[in-house]
Amino acid sequence: MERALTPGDRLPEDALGERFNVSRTIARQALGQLAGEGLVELRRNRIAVVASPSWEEARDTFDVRISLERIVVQRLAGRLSAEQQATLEAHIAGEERASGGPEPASIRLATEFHLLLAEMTGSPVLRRYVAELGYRCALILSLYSRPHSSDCAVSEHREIVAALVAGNAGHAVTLMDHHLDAVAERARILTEPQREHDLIRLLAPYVDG
Amino acid sequence: MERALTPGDRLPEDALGERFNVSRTIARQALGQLAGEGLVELRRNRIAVVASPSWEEARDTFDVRISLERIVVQRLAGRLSAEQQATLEAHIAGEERASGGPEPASIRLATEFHLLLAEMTGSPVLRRYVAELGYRCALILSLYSRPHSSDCAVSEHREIVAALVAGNAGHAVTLMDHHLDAVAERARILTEPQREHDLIRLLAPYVDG
DNA sequence: TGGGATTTGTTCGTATGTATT
DNA sequence: GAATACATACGAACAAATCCC
Repeated sequence: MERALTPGDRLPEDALGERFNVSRTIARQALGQLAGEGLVELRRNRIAVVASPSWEEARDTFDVRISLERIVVQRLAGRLSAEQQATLEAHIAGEERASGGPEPASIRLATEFHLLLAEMTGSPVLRRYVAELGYRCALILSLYSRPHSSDCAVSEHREIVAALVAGNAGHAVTLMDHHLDAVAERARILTEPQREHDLIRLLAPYVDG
Repeated sequence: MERALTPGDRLPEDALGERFNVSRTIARQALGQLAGEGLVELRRNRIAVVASPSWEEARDTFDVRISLERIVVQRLAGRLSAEQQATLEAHIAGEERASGGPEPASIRLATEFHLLLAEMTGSPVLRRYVAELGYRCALILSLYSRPHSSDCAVSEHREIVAALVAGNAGHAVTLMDHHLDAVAERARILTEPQREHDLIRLLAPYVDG
C-alpha cells in the first residue's frame, strides 16, 4: 500500500525470514498467503517476486472493483449510523491533514477509506474481496500510474460520504463510479522501470519489535 | 461439492497425507489454502475441520453471491458466442441426464453451471470469487438444507441461458436472482447432526493413481 | 557453455500443546 | 485430576533446481 516494494522485486524466503526474525517455514507460509491474494507471484523452484499484473489483469481488477464497490455504496446509502458517519469524517480529515505530508501515508489512507466503507456493510465476505482488490489496485497503480496526486481524491471521498448520508443511493453510486474511474485513469502512462531495491533496508520499518 | 465430507469432519494432517500419498507438509499446505477459501477451519494447535459456517456467515455468503452473479449475467446478456451457447446447452443436457442418477453428480453439475457462466465473462477475478462463493454455498447447503432436489434447478438454468441468448439483461438478472433465492431458501431447516465419517473410506475415490 | 553459489522443495525430528481415558 | 496418546508447530538438514558469472 505504501509502495515500499515495487512489482518484480525479489522476495527470497531466507532474507524475509531474517528480516522478520522467523524461520523460512514461516516466511514461506506468508508468501503462500500473499500469492493467494494475488500480491506475490510464486513459480515453482523460482524465487518469489512482488506481482506484476499484466495490463489485462489490471483492467480486470479495476473493473470488478468498481462493480463491488457499487454494491458497497448501495448497501450503505441512507443506512450509516451517526457513529459510522463520524468515523468516516474523521478519516477524511486525516486524509486532508496528510495530503501535504509524505506520500506513503496519504496513499495508504486513500486505500483505507474504501476498506472502511466495505467494513461498514457488516459483510465479512464483501469486506475481504474489496480489501483484496484495493490492495491489488494499489499495486497496479505503482506499476502503471504517474506519481500519486491525492488532492482531488479527498474531496471525492467527502462527496461520496455526503451522498451516502443523504441516502441518495443512485448519486452515491455515480460518484463512486466516477471516483474509481478517475483513479483507474491514472493508470495510463507506464512509468519507467524502477530502481533496484535493497530489501533489507526497505522492510526495516515493518519488523515488529 | 459432492458432500463426501460434512462440516465439522476432522482433517488430521497425517491421515490426509497417508490417503493422498504425500507428506504432512503437503497436506498442511493444502489445508492452508482451503482455509483461505473458507472451506476449512484452522485453529492453532488444533486439528483442522471442515468449516461449519454460522447462520450469519451463511446468509452473508449467499447475499454476496447473488450480487456477484448478477454482475455475471449483466456482463453476459446478449454477448454469448455460438460456441459458449453450445457449451451451456451441453452442460444443461448433462444435468438433465444426471438428474435421475446419483445425487453427488447432480449437485456437482449444478454448482459447475454457475462456474461456467462466471468463466465466460473472461474475468479471472470474477471467476475466482464466484467459484469460491459457489463452493462455500455448497458447503452451507450440506449443513442447513434438506436433501437436494435438483429437478427444478435444471429448468431454471435453461431459462437463464435463454434470457442471456435473447439479450434481455434485466430478465436474466431477475431469473438468476430468483434462482439463487430459491437455492438459498432450501437452507431453512437444520438437518440433524451427521453420522460419524470414516475419512479413509470417504476420500478413497479422490486419491490419484 | 559450464560450474559454483543461491534458493527452493521436501522430509524428518523434537518440542509443545490438546484430547481422552 | 493426572497420565498417556495424539496432533500440531517449528526448525534443521539434504537434495534438486535455478541463477549468474
